[in-house]
Amino acid sequence: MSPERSVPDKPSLEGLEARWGEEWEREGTYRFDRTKTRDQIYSVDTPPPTVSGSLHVGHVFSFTHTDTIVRYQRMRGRECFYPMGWDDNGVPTERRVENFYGVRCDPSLPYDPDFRPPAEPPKGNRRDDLVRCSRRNFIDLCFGLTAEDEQAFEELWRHLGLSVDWSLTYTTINDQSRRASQRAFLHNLARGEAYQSEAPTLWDVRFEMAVSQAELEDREQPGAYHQVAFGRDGGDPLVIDTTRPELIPACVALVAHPDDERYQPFFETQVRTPLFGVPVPVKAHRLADPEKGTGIAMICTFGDTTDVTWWRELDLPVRAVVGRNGRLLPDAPHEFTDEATDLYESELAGKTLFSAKERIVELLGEAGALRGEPRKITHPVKFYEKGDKPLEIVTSRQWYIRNGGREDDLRQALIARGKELDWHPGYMRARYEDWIEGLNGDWLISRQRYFGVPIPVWYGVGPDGEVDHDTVLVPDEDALPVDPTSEAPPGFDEGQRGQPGGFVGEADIMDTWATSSLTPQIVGGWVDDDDLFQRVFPMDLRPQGHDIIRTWLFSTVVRSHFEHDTAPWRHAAVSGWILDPDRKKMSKSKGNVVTPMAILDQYGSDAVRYWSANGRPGTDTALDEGQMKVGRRLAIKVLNVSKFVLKLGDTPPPPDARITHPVDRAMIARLATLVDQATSAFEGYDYARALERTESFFWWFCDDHVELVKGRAYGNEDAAGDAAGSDSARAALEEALGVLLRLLAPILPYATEEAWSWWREGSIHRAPWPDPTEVVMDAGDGDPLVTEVASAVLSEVRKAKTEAGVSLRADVESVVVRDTPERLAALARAADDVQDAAKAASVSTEDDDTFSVSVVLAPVAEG
RNA sequence: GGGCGCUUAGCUCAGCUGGCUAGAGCACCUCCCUUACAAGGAGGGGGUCGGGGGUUCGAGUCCCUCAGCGCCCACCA
Repeated sequence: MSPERSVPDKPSLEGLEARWGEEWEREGTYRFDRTKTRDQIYSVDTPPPTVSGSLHVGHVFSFTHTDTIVRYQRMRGRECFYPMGWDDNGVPTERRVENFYGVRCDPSLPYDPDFRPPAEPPKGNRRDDLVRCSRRNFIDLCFGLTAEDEQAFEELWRHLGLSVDWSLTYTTINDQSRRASQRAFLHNLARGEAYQSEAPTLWDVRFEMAVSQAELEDREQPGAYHQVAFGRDGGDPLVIDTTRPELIPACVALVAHPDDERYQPFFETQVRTPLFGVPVPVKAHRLADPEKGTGIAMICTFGDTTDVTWWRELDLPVRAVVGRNGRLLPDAPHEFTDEATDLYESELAGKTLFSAKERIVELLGEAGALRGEPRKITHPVKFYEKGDKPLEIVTSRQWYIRNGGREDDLRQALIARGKELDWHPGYMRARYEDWIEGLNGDWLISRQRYFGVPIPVWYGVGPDGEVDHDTVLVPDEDALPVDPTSEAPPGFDEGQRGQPGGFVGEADIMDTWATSSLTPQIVGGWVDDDDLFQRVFPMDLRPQGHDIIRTWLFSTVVRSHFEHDTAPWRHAAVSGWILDPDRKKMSKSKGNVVTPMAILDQYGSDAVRYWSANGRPGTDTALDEGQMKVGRRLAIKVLNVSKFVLKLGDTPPPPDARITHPVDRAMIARLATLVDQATSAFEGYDYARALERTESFFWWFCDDHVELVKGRAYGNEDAAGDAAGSDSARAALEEALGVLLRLLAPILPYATEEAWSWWREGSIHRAPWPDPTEVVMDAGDGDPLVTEVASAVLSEVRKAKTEAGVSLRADVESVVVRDTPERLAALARAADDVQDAAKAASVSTEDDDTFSVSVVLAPVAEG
């Protein structure tokens, strides 16, 4: 303890963020000490926010939760490995660059060292208006823009007071990430966990790329049922119901349920598709629902995932008409007659699916194949979560990583990994298990995009000049990261690219989750710093939102299971969402997004953190500026009560001052209980409960305890204010203040650090967390009943004064307390303090079963 | 259709393993410039703890059931 005290006359929250932010940086308060051993370290697999715009209040909310946990662990003496990452890799960045600069990547263009994006992005959102540039130019723009964004993000996080070690920052596109990502992929490939396959896949026609199951979302879309007749030689037509008449040229069969008596006579007979006259069989399959539409459906290649199942299980041919750009293919399927081909190519080829549908409905009408009017409906349609056009299904060669979607053994093993984690809150594990149970395929990781980690393989080119995808060429691990589109594989040179007997590079990049599923490895030094990796992995904590359990959390477990045969962390803390005050999910399109810097400036970081920490783990929470006001009031109170306690008397209480007075000892006993509760709450990752307990004690401490002992602490003559009584009061106040500041430090890092700095050496954030046994040793045998009854009496006196409309300072002639003998005995031990705090001339007691207090105010002196 | 969560004061929410007249903050009303704090402080009104049933000496708290809300997943001809 420093004898020097500098307590300001008028404490203020203004400017604390800037001042302490600089001080913490200068002192390296949050710098990770890598000489510590694994058991001394607490490591965090921080979620890297997507750098494609701005952080929102939801980020502030959840990152604050993690920060409170980390700060607690640090005060418990753990060395915290708390890095920050930026997820700049992937589609969101590409789309932001396209919009920001008005450019798009055209991989066929050569690199132009003098390329400049247009001064003004083109108006509107037509992709054809975007200026085309080479892949390398495009990637340069991605790097440039993300670097700017990342700087702004860091400023916000520093202002919020995240206790991150900023020297540990990574990005998901940097060399370290690309090396880790490619290395892990190569290991997966070598062990047979990664494989390529040519198959129908979900396809986004806007981005022209494949997407995985984890990236899907349903959106309600308008549509219409059309009843369409399929002609039958020598009989009545069969009528199907479809929402996608534009796929009739892709029809390969009709299907009904095997038990459906209406259609049983037609199974394995042929019908003809309307307009095109292609003969297709009628099939039976259990997935056909007799209740839907007319009970018989057309199977197209491919309208939806059920089509894919039918196509596979019924062994049907492919008759594709949808191109990768979302337009109908220029050429009609081979099986079409000349007449059908003419019709297709003159009326439909090249049309978007939307206009093809309009035209084909007209044609069906003219041909008399349409029964009745289309019936409008709205129905859920699958979208890529970041896309704006419905997904189509096209056949393509893609890379996959096994994830249990096809193998029960692996599925069970991954569920078991989930059970190794402590989930906060516990019920979040169900979402993880549900997701795994519902997987219907392996993880599709290849993306036909540019700004991401390349899939690090090449393929051999045969003597005939044909690419042989079965001949997979891989790089040496120490050559990573590689770009197969600009570097040659081992044993080849660039001149052999695309040549017979040479090679071609894989042009696809990996799904962004294929890289971010390796964040523990990336930041932990897996590729080039094994010493660090051994100290931090498996990590202690993965904090994240519940919306990405199926993506980020799950994929990280998959990679760690394969690579390290372990769960990647011990704890998973799952945060809720921020809702706007109407309890709608916040979103930019609704215009209800509040910018974080504005509220941090308005209320102060501690206040916003207070609001965040009030959100229970995993619970969706409404944005509530009222709570920020409360937080601000709490932070100001922390400063004021600290000032009061530290400025009592001209000199600090003597170091050997004993806490002797029953009121002080009672307070300390309650404090010990509080420390116990706050500690076990934090141990259970329940920062909100820790805060609630501490806050509640804190206000009682300020409102009741301080008022009770104030007179004695001042050394007032009429308050039995001998030196020992005063020393006891002041020593207890200082002890409690020191404990309370530390209990609040994880939530309110600025106000507590400020107050701590007035009388203590070093940062509060490196000070030891209060130890309940230590507090008990000081005065833990105090009787809480003493202060409980005293508080109750004081409260009654205040009530009497308030109701009489007089000042709380007003003199009281007499106070009569009626209560049980036990409670009156406790009160007697606090009599001097109660009398002084009440400004009462006398306090007397009477035995009674129920507690009551009579207050007689002194006559008000005139003047 | 399956899973999970929620339903406590006008609003936002605490009430952990069942235990004294159900709490906090905001909002509302009243009073008080008191030497820590007026961008304060002290008090007050306001709740059949979603409905019903059960276990128990005792249920907001445990069990069953119904209803509503939300999220996740499946289906989506």
